[in-house]
Amino acid sequence: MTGTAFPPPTKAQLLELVAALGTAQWQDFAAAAARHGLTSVQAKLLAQLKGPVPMRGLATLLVCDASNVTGIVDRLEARGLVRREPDPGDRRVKNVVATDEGRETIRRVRAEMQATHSALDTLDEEERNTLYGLLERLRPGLEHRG
Amino acid sequence: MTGTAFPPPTKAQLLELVAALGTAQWQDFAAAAARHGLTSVQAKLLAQLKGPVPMRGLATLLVCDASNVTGIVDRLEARGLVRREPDPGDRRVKNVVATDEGRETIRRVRAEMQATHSALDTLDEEERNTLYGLLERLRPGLEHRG
DNA sequence: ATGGATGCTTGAGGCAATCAAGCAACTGCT
DNA sequence: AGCAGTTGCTTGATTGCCTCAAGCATCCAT
Repeated sequence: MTGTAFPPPTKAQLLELVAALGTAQWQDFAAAAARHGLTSVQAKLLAQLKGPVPMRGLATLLVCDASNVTGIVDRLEARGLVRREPDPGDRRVKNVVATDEGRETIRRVRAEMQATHSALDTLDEEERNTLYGLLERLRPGLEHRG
Repeated sequence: MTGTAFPPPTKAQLLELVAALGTAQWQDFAAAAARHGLTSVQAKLLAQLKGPVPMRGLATLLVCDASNVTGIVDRLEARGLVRREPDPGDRRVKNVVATDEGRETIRRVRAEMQATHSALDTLDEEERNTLYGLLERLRPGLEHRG
């Protein structure tokens, strides 16, 4: 019922489609971030801050060197979107937390991803559930790997 | 039958999942490219070269400034993966074509995206068809937008 | 043939990313 | 306690990416 059956797509075609949608969605995100004066990397870092996260944790989440995070957080902090707090349990650690303005900014960026939102709106409830289920199955293989 | 039905995922969750898989797949691609001494942007440009493409066309495909393409092609050309050819019909235009080595390199990069391949292998034929159909539906909304 | 587009490159400047090095602070061992 | 090794963060140097403004060559339309 979930509307396929026509051409049997090759694995290569599926891969290409996944790649195309991935970059399209990324560009939608980057454009929304840019409207708020953020680079896509800055926005992505901001998106990770549901609570306090140490610098090292951010480097792990963003899959990059810790020294890289220093600069990104520097620029976000200079704009008042983020704050560095000392960790009570370990004086080496600096925890990064989003300020109110930071939270509000990233909220807006997410809301303004119009292309992505309207694309998802073309699917009905059942289709979205199906898609979610399939993508859930793909996750463990793709996440944290070399 | 396509294995869902458990929790009704919110649209936000679906969006987050799409984003997570998109970046995971991108990092898989970047890692494979790095093993061949290419940056992800260089590999992405190389992946567009099924035939001769003018510099301007590459800028459009990569959604970036034309002056940016100059540098990327410079570096690829210095490695012999790409060649600039004069366009017979318009002397302003330079068409970029992949060399044999360039084609072979990008072929290998694609083949070495192990995480992505093995993730897709967890789906059976029918599930892949379903996924392909759903992603196909998402494409028009996401592709080339503001 | 002149004026306006179009295609590409150059130069300046900022962000992103990595590596090597360094300092501070924590941890474990004896 | 003390010392060694590890971990967390920053700095500096270098490279690539990216944009903008400017410039030159070529094409096209009048």
